[in-house]
Amino acid sequence: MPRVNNDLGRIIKQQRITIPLTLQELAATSSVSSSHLGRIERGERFPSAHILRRIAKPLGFDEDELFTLAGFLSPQTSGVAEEKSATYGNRRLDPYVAKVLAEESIEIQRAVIGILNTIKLVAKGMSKGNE
Amino acid sequence: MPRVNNDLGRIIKQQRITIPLTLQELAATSSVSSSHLGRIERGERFPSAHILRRIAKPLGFDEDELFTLAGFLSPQTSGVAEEKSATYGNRRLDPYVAKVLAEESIEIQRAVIGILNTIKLVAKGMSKGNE
DNA sequence: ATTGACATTTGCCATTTGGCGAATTAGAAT
DNA sequence: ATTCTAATTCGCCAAATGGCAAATGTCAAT
Repeated sequence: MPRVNNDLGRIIKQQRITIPLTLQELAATSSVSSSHLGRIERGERFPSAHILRRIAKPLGFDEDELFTLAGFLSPQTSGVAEEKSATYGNRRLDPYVAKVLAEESIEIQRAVIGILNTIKLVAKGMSKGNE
Repeated sequence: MPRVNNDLGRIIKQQRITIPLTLQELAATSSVSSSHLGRIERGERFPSAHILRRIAKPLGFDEDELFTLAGFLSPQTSGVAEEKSATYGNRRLDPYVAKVLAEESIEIQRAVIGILNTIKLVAKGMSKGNE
């Protein structure tokens, strides 16, 4: 049995105990077998993202909260869920561009992206030839 | 060869091509083997959270963004481009399209629209000649 | 102490993940 | 077409995941 330093398991168990729930009850509400849950709590198994997602709400965690605790998300990323209006990453999508594109079907929209990619590919080839 | 509906793989590949990167280059910067990355892209494997996390930044995704796309987080939890694009007129702007385009400068975005208009003009002329 | 009812842990196994190296395919440059 | 090179896919394998059922542990109430 991997003797790794196990924070996640202790946190999960702590939360389960304080609710309080038994492993079987948590298993019932989360659709994860109690044996697997037990092994996760004592650090013998590491939960996949699917499993984490299933047990988050029954334990009263926000999804991103558990993911952060599991080390899947870095702390700063989560808990924001705000502003987000038109910014993707740092850049913005020009409102006029958005409006015009939105009038096309999804297929056309995707095709446009395809064309853009092709152009960039060609451009790359040209710059490669220059070096 | 699971014939599952594979959005994630296509999105990842699309993003990789757009950057552009080869599988091997992405493998180098993400520390995930190229063969595994390839299988993920064509839906033969499903990436674990660890893998997803490793490839997020090299691909220019926010961590929670990729997790949401993978179905590990529900859309509302994270700050991803999701139906935040709402409706322009009656139609919607595909979130993925919006995201890709937003990574380009405003000039490029406008140029893309220009190309689209040109194509539509050409198409119109062709159909006119047929009638 | 013994029984009974639950809760937890363990043994075992099927399935999946992910890496390495070989084979195949795709692109360039003759 | 041919050859050379880089990129992708395939075959195989070790390790990990997660479920089921049996074993073990815990704790009341006899």
